[in-house]
Amino acid sequence: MSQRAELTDQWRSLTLRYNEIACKLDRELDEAHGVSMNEFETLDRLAAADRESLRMQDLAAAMYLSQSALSRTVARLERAGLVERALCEHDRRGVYVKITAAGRARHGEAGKTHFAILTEHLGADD
Amino acid sequence: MSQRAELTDQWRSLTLRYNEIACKLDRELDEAHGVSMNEFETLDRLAAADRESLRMQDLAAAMYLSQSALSRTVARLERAGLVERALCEHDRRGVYVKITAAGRARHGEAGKTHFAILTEHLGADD
DNA sequence: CGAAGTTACATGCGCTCGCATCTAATGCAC
DNA sequence: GTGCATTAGATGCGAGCGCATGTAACTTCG
Repeated sequence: MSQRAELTDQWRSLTLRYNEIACKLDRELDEAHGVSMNEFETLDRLAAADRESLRMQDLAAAMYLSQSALSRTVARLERAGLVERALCEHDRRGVYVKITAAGRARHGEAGKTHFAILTEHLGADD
Repeated sequence: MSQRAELTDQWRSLTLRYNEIACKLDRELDEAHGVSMNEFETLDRLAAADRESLRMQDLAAAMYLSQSALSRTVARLERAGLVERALCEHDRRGVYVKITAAGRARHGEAGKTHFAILTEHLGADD
């Protein structure tokens, strides 16, 4: 098989693999817990950071999400009462994002679904 | 490391990897050749199938793209003169999609960019 | 044949995304 | 201090996506 056909196969395989998992995560997290995949990922990072209250930009950089998309994701989470924004004292342009009790609870529940899907799809191979 | 943290790492790594390549493909294919990643992928499959003229549904199934998204992708390609739709004789609900000469030319050019990006990102590892 | 169900594709709708831009706060030069 | 460049985040905009639905062509069953 040519070098080129091999690369194309590799890429299509990666695409299929990613999309299958991402699509399932997005659908099931939303159906069962009312959060999108990106929203869950945001909660997940906030829950892990806990008291080190993250800045918007730290979240965006870690998540391969554009700054504007993250801004809106946080806005949705805030509207749902799952996170809070707080002004940064030192630099009043900055915004700290903090997970709420409700957010932690939701994250805990959704985390089970998340883990189950990853186990199912990443367990055997790779 | 816990089973769970390991899976999460694996998933984030897969996500990052996919997004980096997909984003670069999308951007560079558009900038240099005026086609999106999905449009190129469609052309690529049509060019390979050549005279076996594919049905919409065959394309959609192979590409992990919803039926509606594919319908619009083909519509854009048709508007750009890169593919043609033809009614299927046996089943007049069906639509055959065929690449045009212009489409083949565009595919050839864009294919170089595509191959270069895949080589760069999938060459060493994996 | 004719009505009801199914299938293939198109399309209205609402959503999220990235890009470009806006606003406000900060930093830096002089 | 005053002015200009930079930075953090919000937001208007246009684009593509998936879901639900619409339309037209088949199919099945009486």
